[in-house]
Amino acid sequence: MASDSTNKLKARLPRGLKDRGPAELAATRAMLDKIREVFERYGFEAIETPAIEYTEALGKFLPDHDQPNEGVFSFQDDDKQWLSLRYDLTAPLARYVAENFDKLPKPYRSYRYGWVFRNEKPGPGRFRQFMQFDADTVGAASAAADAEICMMAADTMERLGIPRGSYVIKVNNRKVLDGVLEAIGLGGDEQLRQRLTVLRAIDKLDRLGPGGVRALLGAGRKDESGDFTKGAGLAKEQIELVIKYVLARGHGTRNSGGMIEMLGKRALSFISAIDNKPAGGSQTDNRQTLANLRAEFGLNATANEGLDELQQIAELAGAADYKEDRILIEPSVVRGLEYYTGPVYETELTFEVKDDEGRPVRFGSVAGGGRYDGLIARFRGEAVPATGFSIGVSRLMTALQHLGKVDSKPETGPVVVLVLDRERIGDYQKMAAELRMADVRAELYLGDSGMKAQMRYADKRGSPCVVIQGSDERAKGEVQIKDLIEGAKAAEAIASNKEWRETRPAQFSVPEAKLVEAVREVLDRHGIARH
RNA sequence: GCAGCUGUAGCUCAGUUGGUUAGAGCGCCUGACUGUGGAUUAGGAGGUCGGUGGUUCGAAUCCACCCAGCUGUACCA
Repeated sequence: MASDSTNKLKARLPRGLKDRGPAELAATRAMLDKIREVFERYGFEAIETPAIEYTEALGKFLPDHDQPNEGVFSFQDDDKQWLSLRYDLTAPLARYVAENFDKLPKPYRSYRYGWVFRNEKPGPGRFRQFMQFDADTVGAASAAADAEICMMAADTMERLGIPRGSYVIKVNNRKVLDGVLEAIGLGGDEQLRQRLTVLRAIDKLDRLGPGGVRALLGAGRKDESGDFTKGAGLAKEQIELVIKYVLARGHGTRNSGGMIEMLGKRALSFISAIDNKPAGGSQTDNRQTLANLRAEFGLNATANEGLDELQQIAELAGAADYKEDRILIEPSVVRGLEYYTGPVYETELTFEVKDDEGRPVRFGSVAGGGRYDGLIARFRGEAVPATGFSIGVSRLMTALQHLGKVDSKPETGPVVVLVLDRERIGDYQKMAAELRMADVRAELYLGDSGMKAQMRYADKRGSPCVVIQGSDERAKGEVQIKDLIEGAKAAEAIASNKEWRETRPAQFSVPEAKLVEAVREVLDRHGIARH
């Protein structure tokens, strides 16, 4: 093949996608195992659905178009039907349940994880392919199902090593939001656009603070880059009522649980700098929050229904001792605008982290979900109550890495059998085979460099030890085993090269027949598991 | 999508008002230290300066467009 350097193919990955190395794979596997453990403890069972669905099953056709939404990776099948890569695991579950409805036990509780795809702008910890881990209860309308999901979310965070107080499950209810919108006179169909704008504004409380939300509810807001976002154009009284709603959380004490209340984001990093202790351990009282909300919006039937559900969730969770430090009613939680019909939940990490350059990193929510009683009805006509939540595995992984909860050191490598005499490669191969038969990960050096390079190779692989047999050992019927982990420790105390070479630290000879036994001893000494 | 900033070796960066064969540290490879990862030491390989076009006698440096990354914002199932 002609190697024309000007025509070389550039090795590159499309934006928003990522390769993952051995350390990250191992960390992900460990994380998935822990999540699975918790979910199964709650009685959820595993299923898996494919990554591709009919676009219509995902419900993502653009209004007034026969093309799917641009945020979704889509293509046409041979028969011209539109297919899409799934962008979450909830819509596929709805399809699965509808398709197998009569076979499944009800309530039906299942979990699943897998890659999902979104064709949108990537950011730190935000990719176009990422992993989610979902659990859902289908066919249970009771608030107990919602409460249990929230409790499980809390357990999962703790199982992953995030201490209580460093995360919080925020709960709200779409019915309450709808009631508030009705109360300010935005109930009608013709005000749909305005309603959405108001909901989006409410959702931004934790980022922009009350001032920013107020601006977005009114004329609009200009951000630091000078970009202007058009607001909802509400009247003053409407705005104040919404702000009242958004800040209705019961303040047992000031600034606990929600530094958010009075702060724009400039203040936020300041507060976290002086008060970096977990913010969730608050006196904020769910009962007080509910009382505040009932006082203001209790006359609205929709809101009241939602408040009843929130109260049940709080009471059920509280009865199991999941208090406000874990499950907190937060009126500003909105979640997606598409399909939630009742309670919504959002898991947030409450600690701050800095990136490599010392800038604070914002993770946003690492898990979320809610009740979607209408989703399965699209397939079946009758409403099927369902509630569930979804963990953003990839984003949570990024967060845990920042928190130092992820083991980022590479796995221990295999034992390497050095090749000193090229004609005797068969003998070396045999040694490697013997080790493998004894459940020891082992490999033959397959390159063609000298001994020094082979040692460096073993070092780089993270090998616990190497097996050496040159002509000297061969003549005596022995092999040398060099313990690289011990050797590295010994190296620190050795300054001269002469000494380094002559002492041959952590190296010993054994008869050929004892090879396996001796290697196993080295592995055991370092606590390295067999395979 | 919109706005701002950034893009020079594998990594972190330097490169003076546009001026010869584009540099450093670390890393990598090879040799020495009489078959051994560290240390020391000698040498070496890596860059059409993100891409394409333009201005100029001359472009890493100036201009335009494109691509990618970061930050904010919008959207987020």
